[in-house]
Amino acid sequence: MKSSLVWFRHDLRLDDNPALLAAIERGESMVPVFVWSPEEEGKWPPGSASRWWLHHSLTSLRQQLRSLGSDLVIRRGNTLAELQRLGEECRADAVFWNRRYEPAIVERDTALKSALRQRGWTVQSFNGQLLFEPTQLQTRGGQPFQVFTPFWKACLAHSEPNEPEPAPDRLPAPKTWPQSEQLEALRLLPKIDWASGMRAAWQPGSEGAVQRLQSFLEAGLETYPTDRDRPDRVGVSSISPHLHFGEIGPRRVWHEVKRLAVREKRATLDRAAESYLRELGWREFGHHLLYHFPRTTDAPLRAEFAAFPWYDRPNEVTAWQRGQTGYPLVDAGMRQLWTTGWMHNRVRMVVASFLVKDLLVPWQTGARWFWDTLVDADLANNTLGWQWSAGCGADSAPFFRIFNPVMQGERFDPLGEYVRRWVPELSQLVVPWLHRPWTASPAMLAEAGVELGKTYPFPLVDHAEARHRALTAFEGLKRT
DNA sequence: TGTTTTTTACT
DNA sequence: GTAAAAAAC
Repeated sequence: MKSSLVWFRHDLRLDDNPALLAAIERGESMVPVFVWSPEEEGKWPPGSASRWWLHHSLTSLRQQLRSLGSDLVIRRGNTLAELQRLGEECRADAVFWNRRYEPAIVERDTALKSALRQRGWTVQSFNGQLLFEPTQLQTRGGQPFQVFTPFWKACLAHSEPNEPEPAPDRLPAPKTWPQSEQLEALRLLPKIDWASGMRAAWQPGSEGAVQRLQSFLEAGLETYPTDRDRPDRVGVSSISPHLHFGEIGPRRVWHEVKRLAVREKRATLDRAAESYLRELGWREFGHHLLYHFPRTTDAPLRAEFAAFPWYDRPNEVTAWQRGQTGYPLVDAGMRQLWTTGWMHNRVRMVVASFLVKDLLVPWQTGARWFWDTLVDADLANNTLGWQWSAGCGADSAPFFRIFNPVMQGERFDPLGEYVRRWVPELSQLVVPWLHRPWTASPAMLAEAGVELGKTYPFPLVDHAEARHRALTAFEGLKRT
């Protein structure tokens, strides 16, 4: 009896999984496999936080497969070689997978597909990660969209993505299982245990994903349009890492949100659903852009920015990474990132603006740090976000749009609860001085136990001066 | 999903 | 003199 392989990648779930269903429908035994091959991911192999997540997500997937009478075979090394070897070992001549859209992965998968087909394999890939394929949507001129609003209108005008298929209730296992690596042998977990904050914050795996979405739909969706900007509240769904690893698919999110809105028939909920799905649209936009403009992971989409006078400022970058810039909201965000592997999106925009515009550090430096530290590090979203912040990407914030970290703190963390949580050395200060401690009187600082330059740094730069410096640099770019 | 400065409207 | 709106960056 011939067997089929299901090659799991960024689709670590059993529901809404077209590759898995295709393998089952082939009517023969099926072998689920995961291949650890970071060297095939070009300049962007998974970072430290992603590896931590992946370890636990694979544990969860393996457990779910076992509960349905199957298992997960883990291999490492060259993917083509491993799949072929596995094919010989379990007499498989077919492999199914769900597509990824990162440049190095597309290139690898394309080569792999033709190599296996040449050897007589049945090879088929599916869309499990997006609402629409990047080739499905284009402007009237036949070009990829580069502006979000018309892109999203085109998505909404398109026929809806299919309802997701439920997970199968049993999986046809092979008579004998091929050899598998121990998950521990992949060494995805950190050598020194820095992950306690992550364990406390997350439950990797599709069960955690579904729980997060359910509790958001029950308790958070209605207030999403305003609370999504409040890092001091639980105003967002926090499903980004689950979406990245495909523990839940965007089609399921889309349909569950719509179903709830239709069932409840309330205008506020309709608006909230629209607002939330729009963010799913940004994720979609990022993936489509990366597919069409693969070099943007490292180079600005707008070519004139190649001449921008960035500076590498190692000491200032280190201060930024450690949450020691002297701007409380920036530092709170960077410490939340370091501790939990995640940062609220409003704060991501603020810290990115600070690095790129106040410090004039190249956006790629920030993108690298996020790549290593975020549990939701996603090449498409990370690239879009950093190019947006730097003003050099598609539909970007204009370069002169510079966030004022104090004002952002006062507006979006009005009571200072977010800053107090992540920058405890300032916790005795009251707003508005909490957001700008250098303007507090010596008596007030002493009262709060704050000694600037000792217990908390002076501002790394003066924001007003830094803003002018950035605008001047941008003027120079416009003239050339 | 920006901030700052200038202009305008109104008291 | 103040605040809202508009313009500029």
